[in-house]
Amino acid sequence: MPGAKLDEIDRMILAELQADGRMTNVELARRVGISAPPCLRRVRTLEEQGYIRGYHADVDPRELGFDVSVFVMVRLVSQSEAELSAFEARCGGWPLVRECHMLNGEVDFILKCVAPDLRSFQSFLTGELTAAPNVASVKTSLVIRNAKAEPGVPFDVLEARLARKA
Amino acid sequence: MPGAKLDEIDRMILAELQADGRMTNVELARRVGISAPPCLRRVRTLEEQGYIRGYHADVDPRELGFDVSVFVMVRLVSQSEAELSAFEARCGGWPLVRECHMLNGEVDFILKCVAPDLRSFQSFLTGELTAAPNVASVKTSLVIRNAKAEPGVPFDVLEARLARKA
DNA sequence: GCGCGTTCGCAATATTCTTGCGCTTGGGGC
DNA sequence: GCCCCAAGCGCAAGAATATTGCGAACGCGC
Repeated sequence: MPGAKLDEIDRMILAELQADGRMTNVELARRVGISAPPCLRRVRTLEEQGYIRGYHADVDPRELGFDVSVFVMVRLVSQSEAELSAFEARCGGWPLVRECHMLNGEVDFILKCVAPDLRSFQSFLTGELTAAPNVASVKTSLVIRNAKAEPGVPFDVLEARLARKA
Repeated sequence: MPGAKLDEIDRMILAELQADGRMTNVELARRVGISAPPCLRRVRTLEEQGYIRGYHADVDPRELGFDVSVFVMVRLVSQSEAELSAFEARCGGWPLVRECHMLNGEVDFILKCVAPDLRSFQSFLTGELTAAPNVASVKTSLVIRNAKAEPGVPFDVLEARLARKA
């Protein structure tokens, strides 16, 4: 199913909606060079086929008082599937954990966390994360600044043709 | 300016728009319990004041043929501001690099990358990244799977009151 | 050469967005 | 305690947008 067939217009639509997810359909149609109705139909199709997973407002964590971002490298004691899932589930319940990726190599998980300040992060760290069962070791790195953030710099859909599909 | 005053309704708006950025204003107003016009005015204010940085379609990289995600830890030779900026600028020019965060500690940068397959990632790695000036060492970790992704699991705006502001 | 399916654009209707306006509510100052 | 002011709400109307149905053009295979 994935990577069926996207023409140039579909790719432009994805790029535009990635840059501005609230763009009006009329404006979108104008930019990709077709009229509104077929444009809307294409968008619906892209949504149904899973190319577009959803739309989200990009809320600034700092404005809400989340001033620190931290990457956390976690090693577990056991890497059995049950334990891996258990850890993921635990992450799902921690509001400070915004992303949770399972990795290969020596580190089992990398987490991206946010917190109002260092103190509350450290309290989370010692009170929750390192205290959780099966956690062997934890290494943290404060984010000083970020040059490229996810939503602001959408990955280049127009280059996606380079990614050949079966 | 940050963290001025958000009431309960503002927080609900942020939470709803984070979950579904294309929600109609009428629907949004219904959910937060006010009528459409004041709801739209609140949204506009939140945008102007920077609480909402933008809206973005969440495009599935896999559907587009980007099957591998990789975290890359980068150390530089020199950490002078000029060199740091130069590296950030270089990252900005690499389409495979979707995020670039400067860290404290031994590692200078962590990058989140996507690629169509391992081969093209490794070609990027050896041909571009490690070949770039001032790059001392590079360590990569493949993402096996992710339990919590950024847009799917918005951080909990309703808990944001815990983040006290000046 | 001729259907056949796909996708387009046009037109019409339904829904939403957007602005102006009057009203209620809550909080000082006197 | 009373008045006044500011902030925020809802209502209503006009403008813009979304959405559906339909006929026409294009490309493809037979």
